[in-house]
Amino acid sequence: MEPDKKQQLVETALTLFYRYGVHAVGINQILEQSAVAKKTLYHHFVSKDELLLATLELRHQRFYHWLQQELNRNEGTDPVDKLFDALGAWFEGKAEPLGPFFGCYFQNCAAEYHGPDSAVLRLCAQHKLKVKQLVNTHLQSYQRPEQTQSLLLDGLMLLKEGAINMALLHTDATVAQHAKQQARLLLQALS
Amino acid sequence: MEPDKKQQLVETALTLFYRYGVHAVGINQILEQSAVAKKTLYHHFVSKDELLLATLELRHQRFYHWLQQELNRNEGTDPVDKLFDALGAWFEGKAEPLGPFFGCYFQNCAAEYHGPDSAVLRLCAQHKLKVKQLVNTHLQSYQRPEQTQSLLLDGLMLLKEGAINMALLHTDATVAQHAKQQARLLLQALS
DNA sequence: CATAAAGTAGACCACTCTGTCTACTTGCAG
DNA sequence: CTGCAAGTAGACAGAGTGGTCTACTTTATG
Repeated sequence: MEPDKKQQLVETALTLFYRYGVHAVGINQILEQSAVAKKTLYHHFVSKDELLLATLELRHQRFYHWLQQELNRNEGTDPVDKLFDALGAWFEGKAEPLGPFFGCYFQNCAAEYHGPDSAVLRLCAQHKLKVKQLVNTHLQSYQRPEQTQSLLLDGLMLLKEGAINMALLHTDATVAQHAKQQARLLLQALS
Repeated sequence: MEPDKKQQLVETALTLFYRYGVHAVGINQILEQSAVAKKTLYHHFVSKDELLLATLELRHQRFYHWLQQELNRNEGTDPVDKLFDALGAWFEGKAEPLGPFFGCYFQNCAAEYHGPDSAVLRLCAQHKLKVKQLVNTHLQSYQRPEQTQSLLLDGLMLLKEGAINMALLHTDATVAQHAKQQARLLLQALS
């Protein structure tokens, strides 16, 4: 049995979807680039939509573990610094497991599939929630009352989302530094 | 001469593109819904891409003037309040000239057309810049030193972008209130 | 050794896509 | 009245779409 044809399909699909958008990429293009037969694809996935869902899952794993690592490095340093420095590296394409930066894959997919009860949208929301929880655990070091921490967390998430989207639109990686500066101000207000 | 077939094309195209995404909507669908002949479309626009650019321009005008009005109302009140209350109304679909909320049209288009030198991306960046400048003029009332105001403006833009995207992903209009709260904290830190 | 699962290539289906083109109609301006 | 610009309907082209299917090969395992 060929090794993980399935995984390779998801891999190429993710790369192409992320770079060009989902509707802009055809099944045949994915098949060509992964050197996989059409029948094999439809053996593993019932439709293009399901393949899309698989790419979202893969991207979530990648992103989550990457961020986890970034936040776990340098025990001592401020988690806020680590968060926005990580984002900065991502914007510059220096976050290896994430590849070149084309905005948030989940936001991009949500832009194409924002129907009323879209499975895509649900997965995207789930991803954002899990990332939020991950960041939250790293804020414990601040030793703030729960309510304050929750307020801080909300602010960080807003700044993070804002930064990602501004980085894409203006192709400007320095917004991560600006966002960090804003986060510092927020910390100051909450101290 | 039929009245503004051209404008009607842009109108329907904007509605459909915004709701379903650009690649997901075909020329024929636009033609049907606007009751316009194909030849007429290609008389006014050389391609679907140019039609897309026209929709971006139209949306920019609409959005800019809507925000301008929102910020000019109630002379006395805090511009920050006005900004995020306006966003909240938009998220709830209560901003009439903008129609139902499906995220930021420019972000959505950027998600589909983020190629290296995309005209779409350029227009989107321009739009965001003009909106930023508009907000900036309304911050004069705070009477802060220039540098402080610039910092405040950056923060507001990040919060705004973040709020828009979170509102789409979580279909939750209350994020506007959360963003407003964060903006208040920012103001506090800068006072 | 046989069976079943997973793979191959690629023809094929019914559609849709953007864009072109012919042939004809309408309304205004010189 | 004429001529032109803008409009109509819709056939057509050529490529591409997602998805199904037949017929064959490989590979691991009971």
